[in-house]
Amino acid sequence: MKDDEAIHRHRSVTSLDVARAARVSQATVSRAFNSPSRVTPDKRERVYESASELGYVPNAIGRSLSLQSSRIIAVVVPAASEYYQHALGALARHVIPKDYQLLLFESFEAEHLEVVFTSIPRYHVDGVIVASSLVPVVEVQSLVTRGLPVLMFNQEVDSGNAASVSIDNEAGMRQLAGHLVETGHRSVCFVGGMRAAGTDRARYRGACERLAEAGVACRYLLAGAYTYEAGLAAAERMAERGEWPEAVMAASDALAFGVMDGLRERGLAVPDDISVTGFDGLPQAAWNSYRLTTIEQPMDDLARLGVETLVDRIENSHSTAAGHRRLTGRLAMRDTVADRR
Amino acid sequence: MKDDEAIHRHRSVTSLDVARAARVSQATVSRAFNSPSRVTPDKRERVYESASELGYVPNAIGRSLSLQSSRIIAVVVPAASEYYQHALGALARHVIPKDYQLLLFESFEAEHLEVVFTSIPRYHVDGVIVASSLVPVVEVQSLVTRGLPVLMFNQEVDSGNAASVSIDNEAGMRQLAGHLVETGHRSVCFVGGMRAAGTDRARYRGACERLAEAGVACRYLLAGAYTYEAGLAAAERMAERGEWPEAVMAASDALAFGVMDGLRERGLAVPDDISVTGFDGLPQAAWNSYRLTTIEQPMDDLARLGVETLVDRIENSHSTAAGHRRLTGRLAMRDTVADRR
DNA sequence: ACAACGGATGAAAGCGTATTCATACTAAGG
DNA sequence: CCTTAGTATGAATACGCTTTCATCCGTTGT
Repeated sequence: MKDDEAIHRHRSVTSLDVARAARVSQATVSRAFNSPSRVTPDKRERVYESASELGYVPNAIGRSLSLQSSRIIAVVVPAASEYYQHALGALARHVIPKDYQLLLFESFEAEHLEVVFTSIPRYHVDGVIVASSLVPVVEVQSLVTRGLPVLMFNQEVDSGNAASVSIDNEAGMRQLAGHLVETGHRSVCFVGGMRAAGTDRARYRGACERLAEAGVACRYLLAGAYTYEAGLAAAERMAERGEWPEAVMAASDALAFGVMDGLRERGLAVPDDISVTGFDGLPQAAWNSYRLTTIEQPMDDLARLGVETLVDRIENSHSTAAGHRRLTGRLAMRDTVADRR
Repeated sequence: MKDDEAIHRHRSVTSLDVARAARVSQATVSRAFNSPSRVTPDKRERVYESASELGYVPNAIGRSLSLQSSRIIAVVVPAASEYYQHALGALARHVIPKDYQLLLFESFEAEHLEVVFTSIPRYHVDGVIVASSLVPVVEVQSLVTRGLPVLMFNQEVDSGNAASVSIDNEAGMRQLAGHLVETGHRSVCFVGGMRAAGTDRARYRGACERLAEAGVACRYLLAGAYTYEAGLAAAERMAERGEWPEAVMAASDALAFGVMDGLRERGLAVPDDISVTGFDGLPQAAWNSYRLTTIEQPMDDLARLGVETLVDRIENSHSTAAGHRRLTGRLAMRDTVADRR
């Protein structure tokens, strides 16, 4: 029992305490902080002084209840995915200047998803960012009908009223395929992650179309996940089959790393024996051990645009603007595609 | 204007609406959800029915205000760091069964940190997890004196009243150093990330001590960050100097990857010419291109223990239990240390 | 000099929930 | 049959904040 500065879990300092200390009304304290111009300088000063003496910080919960808005955005993300971890980081940074906070919802286990989506509305968040490729549209729809602004990150589905932001997956893959065609590749194996993912389909389509234009064969090999291990397994599957394509187009960088290492493990050289391409532009793609030719997602721009779009929807509720915004990825030509002409 | 199911931003369904529909009082609705046994079955049923008809979900904000507790935990994390991204994912998973949510606070820019720490108390979170190596103790202290349960993740500082969870960094490095000694290495270069980080010092100390015991020289090279690029640069610095140690001990896996690639870039073979060790056990350490010998952090156990400790502090406010909890890392011997005997 | 106006301020209402308190009622015990 | 204990319930209150409303000033314009 030393002094009053001791730990005091309950009963924190409220605006009323400040009001009493500054000999003004509680309303004035509120005004002093939210619209200082509406309070005479002397009282304002008194309020600030008392506030800092007492260590007052406005209670966001009370504020939210009163304002009917929490300045919190829920973000649904599979925390185990490399790509989405980067996305989350970028979103977190871009949300700061807009003065929102992110409330995290892990989305890895599919059967847990329903719980997640029913608990989001509880928090009366101002908006929701769904950054996850395996979220069923119907769940999202339930939020939209509740009147919640929703942003789909990295998904092209233009389900009902949700805004969405992604790069043009089809065009990206097309570009990559074009590069392969131009460098003289005559057979390609596309390694997909999950058939259900919208991005997977779009990317495969892009590859197929461009390849078909050039009369190049393209078969689809399902890896089952967007992971290094799945890529490794895919390479193994190709080995079992015994016939190697001239190029492997992986649906994501993570897969591509696995494929590359699987190939090398079997004595195949990349790109001399087999070319490999990725998709996403993870930091590791630039590492010396891979130097992966891939499509780089402009993560920062994507996050900025996403946050802007969502915040716009939140703050101007009539703004139906811009259902789907699409950025274009950048073809990063590195060292995993050989010139076979 | 189709029907009433249209989007209705404001004025969501409240317990009072349910009460009216079920012809009971608001108090009864609250009781029906929070202590069902205190409500007769027939009314309870009526309440549930009306609730699901109206699509009622309890408002967590109102609840928090009333309960003086939000079931939200703030987590301060540098979203750009690979290691902390994994930590975040693990924490997110372990917080679910305890029925808490994570409110994210990005901590990358140092001068932004003060804003972060003053805004945390606003949200009246029930606890705070600081997962970041460069957070000044004084900031944390301000939370602790406010009576907020704080958990330091991956930091050994036992500042005042904050609980903390980490692996035994010193012992880990010691083990790694021992392995190097046993395999006959006679000179070592320790590549550190940031001098200010507590983990850096502990790891360096562990290496030094064990190496000194065996009479092996150990010099410290500062990379400046815990990143691949910094590791690459460190290798460059070693090249400029022109004399190569028999082994490089990097303070983190990320650094080690950079060092390895930097070495290879210069025609040096790992481990034949130079051995390399890491620390943390990132997924990439197991990738074929690196197969890095490192200390694996039991991330899952760490997160579980951390969450348990914090939740215990939250729910039994008297529980002064367990200032600092330490787990031991596992030495993962892979292929980056040669036997030089 | 007086009406009209505008700015500063306090009182009070409301946001959605949990909970205390008082009340009506049921069941049990004598 | 009356008392007592116990239970189900509604009314009312508190949580901390913002904002409207009403009041009281001092100013300006005529």
